[in-house]
Parts: sequence; C-alpha cells; structure tokens
Amino acid sequence: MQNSEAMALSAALLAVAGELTQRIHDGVVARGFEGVRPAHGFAFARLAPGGATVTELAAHLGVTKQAASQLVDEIVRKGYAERRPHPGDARARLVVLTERGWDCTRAAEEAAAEAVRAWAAVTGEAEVRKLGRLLGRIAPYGPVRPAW
Amino acid sequence: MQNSEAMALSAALLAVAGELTQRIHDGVVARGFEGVRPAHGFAFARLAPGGATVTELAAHLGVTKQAASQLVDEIVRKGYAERRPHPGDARARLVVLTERGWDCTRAAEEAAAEAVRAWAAVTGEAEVRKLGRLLGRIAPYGPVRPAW
DNA sequence: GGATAATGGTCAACCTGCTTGACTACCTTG
DNA sequence: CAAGGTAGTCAAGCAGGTTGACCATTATCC
Repeated sequence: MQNSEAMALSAALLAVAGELTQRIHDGVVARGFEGVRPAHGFAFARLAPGGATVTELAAHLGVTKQAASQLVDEIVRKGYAERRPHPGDARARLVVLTERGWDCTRAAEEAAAEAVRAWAAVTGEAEVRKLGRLLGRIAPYGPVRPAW
Repeated sequence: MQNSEAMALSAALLAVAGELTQRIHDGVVARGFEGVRPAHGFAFARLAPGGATVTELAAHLGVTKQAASQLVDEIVRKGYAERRPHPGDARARLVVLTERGWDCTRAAEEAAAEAVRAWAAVTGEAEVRKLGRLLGRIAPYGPVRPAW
C-alpha cells in the first residue's frame, strides 16, 4: 500500500473521529447536560460498572492522578458522580456515578447511535456493521467491549 | 442498530484514532523530528500545497487566528516553516513549509503507512482498503483527499 | 510485632495552549 | 477619498494539564 493511500485513510479516520466526538458532545448538550466535556465521557465509561478509584481513573484516561482528581472534583461538583469510602481500603475512595451521571451516560449512548445512523443512511447499515467489525479487530487492547 | 452497538463502534473508532495519532507522532519523533505535536501535522497538511495565510490556517484548524499565529510562530522558530510576503495583499503573509517542513511531512506519511501496515497484518490488506473506502464515504466534507 | 517501603489521595505552584479584547496596517467599496 | 471590512499582532487571562511535596493507610519483610 502506498504512503499516500495510508495518509488518506488516516486523514479520513481522524476526520470521522473528530466529527463523531463533536456530534456526541452536541447530542449530549442538546439533551440538557451542560458543562460536560468529551473527556468526561471517557471517565463515565470507566466509572459506570461499579465505580473506580482516582488512580484507576487516571490510568484509564492516561493522565496523572492529580489531573484525574481535579476531573472528579468537577463532575462531583456538577452532580454527575460522588465519592464514597472504599470498602476494604481506608486510603482509597470509590468514585461512583449518581443517577444524573447515569442519565448523562445514556444520553451519550443515544447521541452516538444517532451519529452512527447518519452513516448508515450514507453507506447502508450492513456496511456500518462491517466497519464496526473491522475497527473492533484493529482497536488496541483487543476487541473493544464497552463497559456500560 | 442498538445503542450499545453504536457505542461499541464509537469506542473502537475513538480508540483506533487515538492510537493512530500516537503512532504517527512516535514515528515522526523516531525519525528525528522533535518538538512537533499532532496539531502541527494538521497545519502542515494545510500549508503543504502552496502555503496559506494565518487566517486560512485558523479556519482549517478550528481555532482563533491568534492561536494559529502562535502555532506559526512555533513552527517557524523550529525551522519547519517561514513567513513570506503575500503576493497581491500587503496585509497578509504567506506561510510556507521549509525543506525541513517537507521532510517532516514525509516522515509523517511513512509513520502513517507503517501504522496502517500493522492493521493489514491483522485483518489483511483487502480489509484495510475496504476500511479506507468506508471511512472516505463517511468522512465530513465528502471523501477526504489529502492535500500533500 | 514493628520498622520500612509502597500506595491512594490531596495541596500548591507552575507551564502551555487557547481565548477574548484592543489595536495597527492595509484593502475595498461607495 | 471617506468609511467600513479584513489580515495580523500584542497583551492579559483562563483552563487543563504537569511536577513536587506531603499525610494517611496498607503491604512487606526480617
């Protein structure tokens, strides 16, 4: 495969990813959840199944635990999560989603589904499924399984 | 298509995009170009075919012209581009790539090709081509044609 | 069991990249 | 040629991240 072909593929992939991020964000805002940024979505995904500690969250987001702690401050202040004592480790605190956090997560799901439906309208649903299978095989850390 | 399926597709897409960005960046650094960030790559792509003004670059990157101007300062200081007087408009300045800027752009191409070849090793080259076609159809602003 | 090291979390200071606002120089339109 | 629009820069401020230091708790190892 030629370099220029790889570059075209890369450019298309990054463009689609950027637009998807934007559309999900817009969709979430349109559903009434303000003051939430794309980074929060990645955090919610890690928090959803039973919560996580700040350190775990930091590892998942690829930032320092200080940055993760600040992010948690923010989503707690905005009512999307809360800090609870950690069962079995008095040093740690378990960060869990509130009901509002779950609502926001579901809104993100709907927004993502909406964006993907727009693709299906262009290429057909079968092709979109094919896309999903291809990306799932290519994705780092093996096939991606959403945690929510 | 179910919401959870759309979410899995989205997660895989964003994961792949993130990893691709990382791999291209690493590849560029490994080829001896330090102090460049992913955002510079998007700038280079706009500058490559004949240069661009700061305002055009700002529009392409989706930032203010002040931010674009700062970015140009940086890549000029690092030797990747230079400001030339604009033919036909004394207010404007044409930002063009230097030879080193072109070298860096080619290095990014090679790094992208390398990353894509890694995918072909997993799914086969035919599948990767299929992926490129699908993404090209889905990408915003119609099929993406790289400018370099 | 108790000293020592490792881990979870926070506070504080700083850095970087971007934004808003104000301004100058030049172009365009009547 | 006057009046308004456009290209670009300067300056100040903000937001989100980093590094470094620190305390409380837990794990390790004679």
